[in-house]
Amino acid sequence: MRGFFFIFVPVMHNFDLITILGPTACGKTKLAVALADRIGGEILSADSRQVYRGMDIGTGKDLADYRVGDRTVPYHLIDIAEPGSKYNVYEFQGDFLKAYKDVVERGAQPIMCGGTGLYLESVLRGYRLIPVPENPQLRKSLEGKSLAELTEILKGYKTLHNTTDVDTSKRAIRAIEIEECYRNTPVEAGGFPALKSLNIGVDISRDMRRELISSRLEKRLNEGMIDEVKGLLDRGISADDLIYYGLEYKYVTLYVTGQLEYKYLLQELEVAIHQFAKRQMTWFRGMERRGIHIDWIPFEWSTEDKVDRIIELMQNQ
RNA sequence: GGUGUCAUAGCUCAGUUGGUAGAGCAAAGGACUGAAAAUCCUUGUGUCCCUGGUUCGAUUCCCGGUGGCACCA
Repeated sequence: MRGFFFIFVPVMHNFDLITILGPTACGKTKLAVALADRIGGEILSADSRQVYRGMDIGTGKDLADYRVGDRTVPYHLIDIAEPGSKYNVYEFQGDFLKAYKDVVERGAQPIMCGGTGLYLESVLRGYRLIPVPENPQLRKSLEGKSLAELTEILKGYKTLHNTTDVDTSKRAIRAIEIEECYRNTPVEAGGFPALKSLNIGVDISRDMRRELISSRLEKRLNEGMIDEVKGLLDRGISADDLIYYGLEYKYVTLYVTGQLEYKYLLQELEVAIHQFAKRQMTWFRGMERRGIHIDWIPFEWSTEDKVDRIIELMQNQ
């Protein structure tokens, strides 16, 4: 493997990171792998569902895609959590930084690739996420309070954008614990390094995106997605957890547990994935508004042309 | 062929005692800092099938067409 290093084209640039993003089914992974292969890179995945082991078909892991000839492009942050567990941005940021440092130490080019807007942005804008240990005193003072009361308390700390923070008392208490910790932690603490990143987006039209999503879904169903979900359920992962994971896992679980007829499975799941892709695009536009520059490359271009363009952009700045 | 019935948003349908219309879903836009493939917010969308008649005014009533469905032959 070492013998292949001489074929890498040295690209002089001053970016700490190359980021490849785009909505689901736009071919991010393929592009990232081709780029990594060309410039000696390693891939840092930013995908909130591919972190889970055993969730392969539904998350589109396609680990075979990391193969180029007889070489495998190294990838990180995939298969690092147990299915059923609750991986989150905080853990992601920590895991990302650790993997990032390793890649740099190895003298390779870090390439972040993924479609989870929150995770991408936590790196690109360096969210300040601090470790929050349990606060027994606070927990004691919140003991016995109703969910409504806890919700009111949390509202005193921040505006609530979603209801999942206060799904259960347990979650509400944890959220308050986190906010309380921020309040008592000096601003300087817990920073994330500012990384200069070249951000590449794959620009795919709505119609094309829909077409690819639909054909890919059919393929996944034929490739054993239903068995994958059955297997996860057999391993004791709760249906509720799988439903919370969304999309493929949600709808296939509903089908397998008899809550959804097969004829509606494809129909409803397809709609849900289209809606998800739309939400991803909303996030990316929001990122641009928040000051993150993205160079969009047409989906229609060949992978080689896309890689050429990225290298050109790397050298131009 | 006869009789009845239906025809309204991209889809499924509601409604207008005659004053040109809504709901759900879909779609589009947005929010998002510890489960984010989650969660939540906002917004439209129309020759009311086509002729003609009655009427100040018809998507609504009447005649006739066209198409779907049901029953009878």
